[in-house]
Amino acid sequence: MSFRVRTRFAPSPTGYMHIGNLRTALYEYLIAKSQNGDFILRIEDTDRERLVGDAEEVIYSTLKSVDLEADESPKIGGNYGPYRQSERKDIYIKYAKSLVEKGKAYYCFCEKSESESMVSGHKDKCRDITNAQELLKSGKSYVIRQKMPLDGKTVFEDMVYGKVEVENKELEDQILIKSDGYPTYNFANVIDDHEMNITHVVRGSEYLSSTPKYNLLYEAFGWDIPKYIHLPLIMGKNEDGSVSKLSKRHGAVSFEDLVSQGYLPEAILNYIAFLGWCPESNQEIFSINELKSVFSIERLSKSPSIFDYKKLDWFNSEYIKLKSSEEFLNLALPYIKCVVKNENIDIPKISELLQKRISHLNEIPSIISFFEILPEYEIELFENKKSKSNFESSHLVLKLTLRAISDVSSWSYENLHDLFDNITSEINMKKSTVMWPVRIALSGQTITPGGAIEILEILGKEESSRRIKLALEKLETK
RNA sequence: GGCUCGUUGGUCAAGCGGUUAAGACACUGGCCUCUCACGCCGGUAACAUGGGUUCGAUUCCCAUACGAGUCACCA
Repeated sequence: MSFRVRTRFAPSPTGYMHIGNLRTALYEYLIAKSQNGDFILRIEDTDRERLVGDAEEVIYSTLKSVDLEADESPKIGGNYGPYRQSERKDIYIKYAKSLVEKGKAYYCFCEKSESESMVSGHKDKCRDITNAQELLKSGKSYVIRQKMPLDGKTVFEDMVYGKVEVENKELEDQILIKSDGYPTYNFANVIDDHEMNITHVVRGSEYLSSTPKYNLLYEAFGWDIPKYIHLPLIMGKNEDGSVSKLSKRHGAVSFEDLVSQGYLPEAILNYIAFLGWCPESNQEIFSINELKSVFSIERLSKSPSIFDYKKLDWFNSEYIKLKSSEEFLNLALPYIKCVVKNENIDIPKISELLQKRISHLNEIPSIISFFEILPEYEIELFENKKSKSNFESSHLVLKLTLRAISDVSSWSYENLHDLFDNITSEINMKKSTVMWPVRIALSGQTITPGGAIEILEILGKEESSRRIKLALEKLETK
């Protein structure tokens, strides 16, 4: 028995990667790879009206950035190509016509507008037209439709949802070939999945109710039906509290939007892996390779889940903390540089302060802008109950600090630290009473990344002194 | 509206006939601390409802309610 699992990711090139699609790709990849199988990328570009320029590139680059590399694709080829549906047109027509010959499909010459207003559908009107050949010759445009059974029901087994059954009379005679000669999604899908030896068809549960149509097609051809795995939908919360399929009105829903908001690709992937699936253990942080070894179809959930940006933030901050300081510096650098222009400022040190306190990269500029420009601040900031700081104590501390730093031999954390120890014991105050006004003077804000010593260190002697002098002036002219 | 599917805290979720109903996020109390954060220790909060089946139902079955999906020459 040489049974090799083959799954496929079959996006249509829309120009962006919806997060739900990415999750489908992830699961398809994991299902294949956890069983040593193949993961195929097929481009479903049969909708000629919605074609988007370099949309295919978005697909490649996204998959690449999250390490979901396909074994076969339009780009790298494979034994079952072509992998772009627009290049497989002839194949679909051939199969559709063979169905017509077998009496299982027929030409339908109705206009689109006619179809829409039709009450009882094409089953009654078009199935048995006698002048098809004549109309064909006259060049009248047509579609090819499949004859659906008029009674009975179609039953199928889904690996997630179990047994699903639908009455055949619910099903309209589905279009196989559109009037522009391109196949419909439903038809092309079945043909390609069969021709490409796909063993597990994985897709969102919005396809659950149209799956009987696929089965009827497999049956019409006499082909084996693949295993179906329908995935619960990813939902978004609406403003009024209701939920619906995650879409643009819920915020960033494409992979590239999320990345541009400062989320890390690994974090995004890890989070969406948990939307509709979970491992046996309580572990939450998984690399793609770890996922490969723990993933199992049985643990897929049936109920839809709401995309929670807060939880994504948490995953992202975990991934940020996992980075080495060099890796993080590289990631943070562009964000730091967009506010910090002063060349004397120690950027790696800023980066170090940032790593443990941000959940996404976009927060960086606003957090560190005070390093570049001292913001306007109210003198009242020097008063703080918790640290027992007031105008007089602040004035005293700042004066002593200004004098002390001008004598510092080497500008290091250790030396600065000792310097404040000395001041603290000299004037016999709480440490926080000493540190509070310094930090305010240096930053102009009550919340800062790092403490006073770290900020002092980064700012350097000259700029620090300038800022402390400014604070003293403020306090004196009060 | 017809059809299909779903329903455990605010959110993601474990559970697969007997549990003090896990864990995580969020929220929150405290500790640590030169602020905030990190870290550590705690806390609040859930089985939609009604019938069965059973010695016993969150778990199995059936209704009801609610929610979602789908009914295209879009995928």
